[in-house]
Amino acid sequence: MEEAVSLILRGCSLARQLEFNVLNLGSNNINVPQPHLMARSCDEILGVFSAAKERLSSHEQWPPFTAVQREVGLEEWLRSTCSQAMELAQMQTRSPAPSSAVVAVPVPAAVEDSGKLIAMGFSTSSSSSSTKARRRKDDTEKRTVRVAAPRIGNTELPPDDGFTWRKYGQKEILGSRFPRGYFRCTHQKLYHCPAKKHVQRLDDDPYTFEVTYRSDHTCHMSATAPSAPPPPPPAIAGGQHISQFRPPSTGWLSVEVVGSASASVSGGPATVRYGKDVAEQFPVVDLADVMFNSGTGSSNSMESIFAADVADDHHHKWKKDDKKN
DNA sequence: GGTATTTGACCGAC
DNA sequence: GTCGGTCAAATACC
Repeated sequence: MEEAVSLILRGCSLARQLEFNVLNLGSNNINVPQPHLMARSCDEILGVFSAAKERLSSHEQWPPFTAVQREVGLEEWLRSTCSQAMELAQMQTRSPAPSSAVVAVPVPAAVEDSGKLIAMGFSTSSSSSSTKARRRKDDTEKRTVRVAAPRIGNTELPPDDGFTWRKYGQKEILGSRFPRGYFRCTHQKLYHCPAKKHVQRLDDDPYTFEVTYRSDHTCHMSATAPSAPPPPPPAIAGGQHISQFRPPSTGWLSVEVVGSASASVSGGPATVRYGKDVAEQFPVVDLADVMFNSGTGSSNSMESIFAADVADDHHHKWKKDDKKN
C-alpha cells in the first residue's frame, strides 16, 4: 500500500511539474522544456499511475472498506468519490450553496486514519484530532486550507491567495517541526479588516502548507480600499468550510479545505469539496490532486518564512537572516 | 522616513 | 504551569 501511495505521490508531483511547464509555455522562460519533452513527461506520469494502479489492483484485501467498496473496487470507489466531490463543487458554483446542498463524501476508516492520506485530501481537519480543542477568546470561525509549496524555484513560498498580509508573529508549535507564522491583513488598521491567517508546514509533508484563516476580509468592501480582486468569502456549511476562491494564475492546484476547528473536534464525516474553476482548468491533475492534496509551485514573497531545504536544518532557515539572502 | 519583519514578552484559555 | 496567539520594540529593507 505504501508503495502505491508513493507512486501516486510521485505521479502527482510529475503532473504538477508538467502543469507548471504548460502554464509557462507562452513565457520566455528558457527553463521550460520543449513540448516533446513534456509529452515524454506525460508518458512518465501515465507509467507511474499505471504502476500504482497495478499495486492497488493486486492488493487482495482492503479490510478498512465496506463490502460494497471492496466489490466496486478501490479504484472505482476513489473515482466515484472524486466525481461526487466535483459534481458537488459544480453545483455549488452554479448556485450559492445552502448548507443542505452539501454532501459528505464517505471516507474509509483506514484512509481517515492515515496521516499520509489525510495530508492528501481526505481529512476534515488535521489540526486537532489527537489534541483536545482549545476554545479561543475570539471564537471566530476558522477555515483551514492546505496549499502546496512550489517544488521548483522557491519552494518556501505558499501560494498567494490574492490578499496582502502582514506578518505579526511566529511561534514554535509543540509537536510540530516547523514554526507557525501569524499574519493579519495589511489593511487591518486602515480599514479595520479583521482577517487573519496562520501558516504552517505540515510535519509529514513539508511541501504542503496548512493555512488557517480566521475572520473574513472587509477591506475589499471599502470603496477606498486598495483591492486585489477579492476572492469570494468561503461558504460555510454544517461546520465545514468551503474555499471557493480561485487560485492565482501561477498555477497551484490544490486548495483543500480541511474543515473548521469544531469539525475536527467532533470528528464528523469528512467532506471533500472541489472548486469548479480548478476542476475545469486542470481536470486530470486535479482529480488526482483532490485525492492526494498536493499542489504546484508558485512564486510569491514569503521567502523569509520557509526554507528551501526543509529536510534538515529548517530551524536555521527560519532565522532572521534568511530575509537578507 | 515609511513600511515590513523579527522576536521576546505578555496574556488568556486550558 | 503549559501553550497558542498577540503585542510591540528593535531591526531590516526600500
